Amino acid sequence: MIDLKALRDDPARFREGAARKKIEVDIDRILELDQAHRKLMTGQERARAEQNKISKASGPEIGKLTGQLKKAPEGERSAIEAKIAALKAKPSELAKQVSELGKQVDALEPELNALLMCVPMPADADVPVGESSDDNVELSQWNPPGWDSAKTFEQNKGFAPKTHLELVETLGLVDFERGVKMAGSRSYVLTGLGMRLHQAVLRYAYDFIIEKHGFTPMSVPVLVRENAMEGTGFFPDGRDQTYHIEESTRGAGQDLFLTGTGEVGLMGLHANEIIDEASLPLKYATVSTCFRREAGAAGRDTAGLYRIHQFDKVEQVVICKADEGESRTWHKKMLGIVEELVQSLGLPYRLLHCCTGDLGVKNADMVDLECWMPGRGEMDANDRPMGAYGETHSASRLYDFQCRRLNLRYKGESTGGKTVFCHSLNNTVLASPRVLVPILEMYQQADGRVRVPRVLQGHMGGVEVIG
RNA sequence: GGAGAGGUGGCGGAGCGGCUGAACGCGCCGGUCUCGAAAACCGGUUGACCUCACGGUCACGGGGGUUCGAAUCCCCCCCUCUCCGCCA
Repeated sequence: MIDLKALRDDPARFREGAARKKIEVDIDRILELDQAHRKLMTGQERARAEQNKISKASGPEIGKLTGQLKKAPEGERSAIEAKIAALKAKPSELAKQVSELGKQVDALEPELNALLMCVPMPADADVPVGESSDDNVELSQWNPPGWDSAKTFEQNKGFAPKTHLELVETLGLVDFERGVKMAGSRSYVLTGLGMRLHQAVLRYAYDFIIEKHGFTPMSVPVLVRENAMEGTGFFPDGRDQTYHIEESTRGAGQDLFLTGTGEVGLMGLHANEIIDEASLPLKYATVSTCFRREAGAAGRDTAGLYRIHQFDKVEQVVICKADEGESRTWHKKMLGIVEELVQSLGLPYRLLHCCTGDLGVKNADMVDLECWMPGRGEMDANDRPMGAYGETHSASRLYDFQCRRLNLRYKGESTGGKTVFCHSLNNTVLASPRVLVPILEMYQQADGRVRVPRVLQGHMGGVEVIG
C-alpha cells in the first residue's frame, strides 16, 4: 500500500511509477474519489460534532423528562411529550444527516480502497527502466576456480553434460511419474538420495543463515487468512497464483490460502503491532513449504524440477527502521549472505538488477541471483542444451509498502514520539528442489555419477558421490 | 465435533445507556527530596483521520443495528480459556 497523502502531494510520481512498471492504475480516479471522500467526511464530521454538542447539552433533560413521563398523570402527558419531541428534533435531524452522508461515504470507499491496493510502489531512480525480464541488467558474475563462463561445459570439464532430468532418472533421485499420478502435472517425488540431498541443502542453508548471520529461526503458518496475503502485498495481484481453500463454504468462518513463500508468515508475525525501536532490526528466517499454482505458465519449464507447484524454501526477512540508507545497506547485506552461500556450494552465478517491468507491485528495487544451469537454454547443433542462467534467488527492497498494509510500525528515540511504518526486505536463502538443478548438473562427472558438494556431505551421512 | 466462560490502555482490572477515551493498581518517563540511590510526594504516559492552525471526528476483539446519546442493549463474525470426544 502506498501513502495516500504522498499520492495526493505528488501524483505524477505514482503515475510515472506505475507506467514504468507496466501496471495500469487510474490515478486520476483515485484523486477524484479521495477528494469527494474527504469532502463528505468533513461534512459528516461537522454534523456529528454539532449533534454531539446538542446531545450532551440536552440529553440529561431528555432523560429527566422521560422519567417524569412515566409517572405523570394522563392530563400532563402530552405537554411533556411535546417538550421531549422539541428537544429531540434538532439532534434527530442531524443524526439523519450523519447517516445520509455516511451512506455516501460507504459508497465511495470500496472503489477507492480497491484502487489504492493496486497502486504499485514506484521503483527507485537507479532501477533500470525496462519492459520485461529481458531488460534486466547484469551486475556481476562469479565463477568457482577452474570454471570459465566464456567456455562451454564440455570445454571446461572435458565431457558433454547431461541435464538434471537425465541425471535424476539414471541415478534414481526423482520419480516424476508417481508424483504426477497422485498430484497432477508439475508434481514429483524425491526418492532416496534425491530426498536426502534436498534435505541436506535446505538444512545447510538454514544453519548458515542462523549460525553465521544471526537470523532468528521461526516456523510460521503456510495456511493463512486473506488478510495475511493482502497485508504482505500478494493480494489482490497474485490471487491467481495462490491455492485457495474454501473453508467458509464448509461452515468455517474464513477461507484459507496456501502461501507461496515463507515471507508471508514471517512478515505477518508483527502485523498490527508497534515495535520498540530498540528491538529493530528484526532478522527472521524460516524454512517452509511453498505452494504456487503457476497459472499462466502452461508450457514453460514443464519438465523437471525447475517450475513446480510445491517446493521448500529457506527465506530471510529484515524489518528495519524507516531509513533509505539502512534499507539499502540491508539489501546489500542480504545479497552478500546469499552470494557467500552459493559460493560455498561452488555454483557459478550472476546478479541481475531487475528492471522496472519485472519488479511487481510491491518492490522498489529487486536483485535476482541466477545460477548457471548447463541443462537449460537453447539447443546446439547436436540438439543438446547449451546451458543458461536460471533464477534461484530474488532479493527485494520494499520501503514501507508492505508494513503500511500490515500496519506494522515502530516508535522510539529517532521518531520523536511518533509511530512510523517500518521498512521491510526479503530474500531467498535457498529454494529446493530448484537448486538441485544446478547442483546436479554442475557436480556431474564423466562417469555419470554426481559428486556431493563438500559442504553438504556432513548433512548426508558422509555420502561423497551419488551413483 | 459437544458443553460452558470470556475478550476494556504496556500489563492487571473496574465500569454494564449520558458526568467514561475510560476509575484504581502496576509498569514506564519527568520533577521534588538526597552526596547518590531507595522510599515518599507531584506531574505525565493509546492510536488513526481531517485541519496552516484553533479545533473536530473515530476507535473498549471485528462488522452491523437500536437510540437524541452505546464500552454498556440487540444481531452476525473472529479469537482466547475450561471440560468432554477425536487425533500426529
